Amino acid sequence: MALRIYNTYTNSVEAFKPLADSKVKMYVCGPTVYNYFHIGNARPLLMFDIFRRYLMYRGYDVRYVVNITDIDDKIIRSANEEKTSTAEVAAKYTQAYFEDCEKLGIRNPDVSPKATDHIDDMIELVKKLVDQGIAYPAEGDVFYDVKKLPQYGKLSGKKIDDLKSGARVEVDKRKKDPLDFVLWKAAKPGEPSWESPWGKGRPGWHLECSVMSMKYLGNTFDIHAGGVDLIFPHHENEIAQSEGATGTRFVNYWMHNGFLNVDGEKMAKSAGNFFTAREILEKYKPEVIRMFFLLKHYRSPIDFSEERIHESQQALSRINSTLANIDIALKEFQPDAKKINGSTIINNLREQFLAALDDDFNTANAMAKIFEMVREANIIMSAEQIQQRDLEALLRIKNTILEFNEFLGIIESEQNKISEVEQKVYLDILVEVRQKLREQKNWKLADFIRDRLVEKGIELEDRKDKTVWKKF
RNA sequence: GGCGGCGUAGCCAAGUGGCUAAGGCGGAGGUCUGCAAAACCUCUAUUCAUCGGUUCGACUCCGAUCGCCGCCUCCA
Repeated sequence: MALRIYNTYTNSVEAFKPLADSKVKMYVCGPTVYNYFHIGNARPLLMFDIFRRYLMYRGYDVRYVVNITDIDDKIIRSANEEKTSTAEVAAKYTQAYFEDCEKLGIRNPDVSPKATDHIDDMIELVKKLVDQGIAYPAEGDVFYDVKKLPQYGKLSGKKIDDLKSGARVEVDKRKKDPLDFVLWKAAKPGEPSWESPWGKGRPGWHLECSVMSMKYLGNTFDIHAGGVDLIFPHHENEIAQSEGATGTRFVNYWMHNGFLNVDGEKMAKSAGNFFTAREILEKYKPEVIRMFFLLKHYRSPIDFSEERIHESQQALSRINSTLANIDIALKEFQPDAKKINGSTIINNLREQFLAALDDDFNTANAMAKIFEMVREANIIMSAEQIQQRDLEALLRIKNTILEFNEFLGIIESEQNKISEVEQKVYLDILVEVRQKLREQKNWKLADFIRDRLVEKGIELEDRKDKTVWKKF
């Protein structure tokens, strides 16, 4: 069984073969820090982080880079609106980006390079392109000469002539071809700028990703990912810049996630139909949001609504309550962990789960296998008598789910659920007292304890032979 | 106009040239219970937008039609 992924470059699912046997070099287009990122922006950050962690789980040594674009038109506009400097805007939202990622359970990349820290490298690349005659300066700007690269348009499947006829933008007269794009922009009054061989200016949008990805991952690396909207022109132009300069293949596998829509329309800051990740996190746990994304294949569009989020929450609590019930069942009987092999059915589900992820990271399919394990566990627990081998199966199911959770991140850790060991002790005493009250048929007081605990997030369940509590 | 994708039960959503078309939410029954809540179990698509074609056989392949979405401009 080997990992296969859909490669936008070839428009097909391909066997994944990294350049170096067990090493994977991966780059994801990160945020432009001019605002809080919205829940749609969170999708690639979240899903590709999980993908990276899956690769690590599978034994790959992954070097993972996510850039931070901290200079561009939108940041300048934001700075003007907030009457502050671009540096301050960038600093504020860079911090917010890291905070929001942490809350969402997204692990830090190995490198988070900032565009403004790499201006010299960018100028070097532009120089190289100019020297090779692939780029040409014009009045302080520098343009990329698209005609010089025969493979231009390969990634997006576009032909230069088609693009021209569909162009909706007024063409800059200085361009040799309407598709030529700007590598270096001449400074305008009041805008931040850097010295360059072409005068003061700042980098064009696509430049930083070419420069920083190659700097940290090499001229050719394995995976480059981002939203589908980046295919053209951003990624197309990155290829042009990089391959133009190095003469070698830039990226082997291009992965693109689908959009998050609202009422069938793309969620976008410009459309105003967005919710920031922060807002959503105030209402829902990060695990719920992760679940929401995992229940769909990363390349499909998702329609966002509170109803969908709520469904994900319900689905997740099915897993959680089964895990909690397994814990309760195991608390009384300790199976010998060394002897656990699991039944064939559990082992099959385990294999199917991994096979699903190996099939172009089909998390929707994989999650179904988790639910099948959950049902297996529930069937075992609903039996009148639980045998030793059943307990072993339960432990096996629990361990398998927790093992996968290493990269899924949908199950809260025990530490989060129960912060203080002592609390457990007091809770047990309360439950014991309530049991005595129930034996005396003092329902009023017994219910009072139950209600008060619910207010504190503790749920009691009166079972046949005992009362159990759960934190929710 | 060019390019790409999608249309599967009430809703969300996987999947496959022939085997029971996963799973989740919701709903309906049932179990448990002092009551409750929760939880669990069972059931919930003779059918995969429509119409043709290829095939022994298609929801899956091909063609057409209808509908939806994205990119072609900043955009995850």
